[in-house]
Amino acid sequence: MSSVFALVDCNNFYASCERLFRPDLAGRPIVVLSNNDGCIVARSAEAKALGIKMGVPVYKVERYLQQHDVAVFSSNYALYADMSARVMSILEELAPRVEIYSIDEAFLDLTGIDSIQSLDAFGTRIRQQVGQHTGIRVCVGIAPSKTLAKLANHAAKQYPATGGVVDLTNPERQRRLLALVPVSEVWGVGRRLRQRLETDGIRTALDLASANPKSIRQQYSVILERTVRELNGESCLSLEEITPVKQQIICSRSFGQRITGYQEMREAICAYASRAAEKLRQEQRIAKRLSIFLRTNRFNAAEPQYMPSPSAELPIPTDDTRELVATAVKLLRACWKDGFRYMKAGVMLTDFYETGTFQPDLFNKGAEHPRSKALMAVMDTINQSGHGHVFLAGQGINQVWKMQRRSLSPAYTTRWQDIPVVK
DNA sequence: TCTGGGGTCCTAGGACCC
DNA sequence: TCTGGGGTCCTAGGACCC
Repeated sequence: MSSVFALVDCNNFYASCERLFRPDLAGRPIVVLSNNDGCIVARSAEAKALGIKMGVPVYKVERYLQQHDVAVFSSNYALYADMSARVMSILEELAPRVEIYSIDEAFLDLTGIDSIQSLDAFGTRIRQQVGQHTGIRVCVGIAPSKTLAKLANHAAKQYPATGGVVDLTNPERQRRLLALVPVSEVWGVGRRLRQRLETDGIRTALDLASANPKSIRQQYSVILERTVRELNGESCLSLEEITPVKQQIICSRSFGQRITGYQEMREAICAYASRAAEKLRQEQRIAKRLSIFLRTNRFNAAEPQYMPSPSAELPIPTDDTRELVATAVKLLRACWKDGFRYMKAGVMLTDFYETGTFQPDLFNKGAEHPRSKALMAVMDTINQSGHGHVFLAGQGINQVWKMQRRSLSPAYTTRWQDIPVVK
């Protein structure tokens, strides 16, 4: 039996989440900003119609946003993550196998379902169920490979006449769509590849699908070869239901304002290392390598630049906040230089082992903190309960470097005092 | 004044080994 | 005149994704 995938993708997800709890914004353009209110990362249909581009820095379009009465929101990740979980749980009820691909997308395995009902009808049912239970609109693309399902979804979004569902299992229909789509819309083709492909005369998705896979592999990469095969309906990417274990954990932020002093930087590094340690414990892993990095503003050519990224191996892999923070601070002390205006910093953990499986060498036994595990568990429990927040003093209390979120909406669905009240 | 954050995979090249 | 070959491991960098 040949495989059938569906890609379900939420429409303008972040902007839609904001509008769910603000019915007064119906018909008004909405944009959502990145962390630190830096650039635009999501737009409602109305905002797109105004020609506002994805990824533009806010300061470049500030006037324009005001002129057109655009509602502007800081990223409210807690809200989006919670709405996402609701959408995904509905998909999991409808399809036997689901791969949650990102916060607003999921692949479904529909293999064999067409013997029970038409794929189109199934897609419509998904839209209807998700819409009814969450208020979020989705589009559905259906095809024999993930890459084609992505393109089908793109078509469902672009052409309203499709009713938000495109079944691309028919090869002739595939060819017709591929001819219409520029090659840059194909999953896996970014800016660089697009440039190279176009100079080679490959402009549409159909041009790429018609290329010889072998020579694409020689001239480009194995990845693009796979894309060519996928575009021809040969499924090379399987559904991955089980989230793969993380290979690295990064915690980094741009600062709300430039940092020039060691003390503030130390606070920030402590905070990021603590957060990274928390994520590591959630993954049930211990890490053997920790790196930090500092960044000045590379966009400002007039400013002196300094971007160190030292890294250290831990004597024994650990998930203990105190050990990770201490290592991060040691690295910071060694690479810190006065006289720069730092814009961003981060902490990265790599080289993971499953908790409890690492074999320490003979000379290191006993190096582990005896009550470490219990203490970390207590910290995590308190911090996840919503009743309080415990942290190491090193990360500071004022945090003048904290990111800006001037237009943050309430945590409607995840904090008791923010629940909307109906009067 | 002002430009996100968090990931993955692949490849090339150097170090090192026999 | 001539300067092996094959393998592994690690890291850095590039490209992509949302």
